[in-house]
Amino acid sequence: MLQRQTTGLRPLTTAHLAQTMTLLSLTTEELQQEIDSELASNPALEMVEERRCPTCHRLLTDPGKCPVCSLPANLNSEEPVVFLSPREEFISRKDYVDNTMDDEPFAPEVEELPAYVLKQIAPDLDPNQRALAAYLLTHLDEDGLLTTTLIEVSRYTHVPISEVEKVKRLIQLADPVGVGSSTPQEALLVQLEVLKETHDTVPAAAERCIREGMDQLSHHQYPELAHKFDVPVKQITLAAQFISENLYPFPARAHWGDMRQPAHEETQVYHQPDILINYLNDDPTKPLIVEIIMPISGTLQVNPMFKQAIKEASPETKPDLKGDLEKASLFVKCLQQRNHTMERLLMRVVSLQREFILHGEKYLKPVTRAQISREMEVHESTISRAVANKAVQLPNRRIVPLSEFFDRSLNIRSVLKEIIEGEPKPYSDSDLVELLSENGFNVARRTVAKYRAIEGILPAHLRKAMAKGK
DNA sequence: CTATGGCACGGATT
DNA sequence: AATCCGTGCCATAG
Repeated sequence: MLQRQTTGLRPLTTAHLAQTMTLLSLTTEELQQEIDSELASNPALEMVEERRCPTCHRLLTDPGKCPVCSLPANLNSEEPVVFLSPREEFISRKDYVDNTMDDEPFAPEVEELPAYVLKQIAPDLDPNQRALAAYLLTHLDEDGLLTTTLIEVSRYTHVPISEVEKVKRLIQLADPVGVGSSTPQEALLVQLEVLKETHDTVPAAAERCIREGMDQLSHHQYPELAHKFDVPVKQITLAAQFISENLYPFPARAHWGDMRQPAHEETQVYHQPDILINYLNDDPTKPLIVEIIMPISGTLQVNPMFKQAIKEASPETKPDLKGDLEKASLFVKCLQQRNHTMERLLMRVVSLQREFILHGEKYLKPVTRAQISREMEVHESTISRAVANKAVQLPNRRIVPLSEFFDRSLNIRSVLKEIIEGEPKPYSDSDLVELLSENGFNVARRTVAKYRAIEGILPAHLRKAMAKGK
């Protein structure tokens, strides 16, 4: 008995820390799930009715005053206003995906992709193959790409690889074409193949570009490709245009503009922002309003009735109920702590990076998480967790990861881009070192090259070729 | 000979 | 403790 009590209490303190840390690193959406499940499983937890600001109708987390309306009317402070903004209409990512699914040409109903594909190819399969196909189709990611390797599939299902390949091939040819490929590259090739049969306008260089020059292709490094294959740049750009207009590296996605980002898989594309930054009333002369989105619309608290109920509970159920109570108050506490940390963090970061938020990447100050942690007197890892996996919507509607606020070189890269964009003649890397130092940035020649690579900017001699080509 | 990319090392950051 | 980033040195291409 005594044993049980101590083991029941001890972990609580460590649990507190652990839980706070996990909550901190969660995105709004994940937090919503966490709260939902906690709310459902723990009777001691309750959500009090929503409160709205009487004037602006904004949902409030605190019973107190509305953080926006209570501002002095003629506020002109440089300091941002940071507050939690509860969102009942917060769209979870799932909903978001479902919505886009409706627009997809290949989903007549709410049918799942695997089922949809299987239906198409089922007639051509014998029962064994069908099982194999089903297995393969359950290992697709949301982009329609295969998440396992053929070898693994073969090992797991005890089917020879050649057979697996056959079935995979059938899947790839089904609609959406290319689904079930292992890489975007493979998907593109299959699509190209199919298109060739019907269209005769497929650029000759397209296949080679995908097969041998995928890397350069995704970086827009056309002159390099032209050089590699020893063909005119024109041909390459034509092929690239064709590819970006007609092919989809991620078969399950509705569309894909141009070949900019997908160089590395899982590029964080459209994120639900976890934090919104805007001008008050969209007026650029007003201070910045920072909303940290909370996925719920009321205030979470321990149910007072539950405390009462415990006193009257029978001795057998009492310990259980008490446990629930502990858990509930712990959860509320952790949540508050998370929110508090986020508020302080955002307050500090936004006022530090005001120029960046207002005027763009050029003005980003290189700040490290460590610095902020010292100022806030919390552990570095706390900041790391708070920053991780969060997305911010800036006043110009761009959604960027919160970690971008801590990018040490973004400002230099931005200036670099600017210089190159307006350059009369292609500057060499060492020229660029000069020009950058005039702007107050001292970096090594080698580093300029690295930045160029990051930004996908071609080396000088190739930029020259590009200019001529146009 | 000049301009770049690759590799690898050390120090900072997470 | 693991990872990222800036840099120097060297090989290679033009």
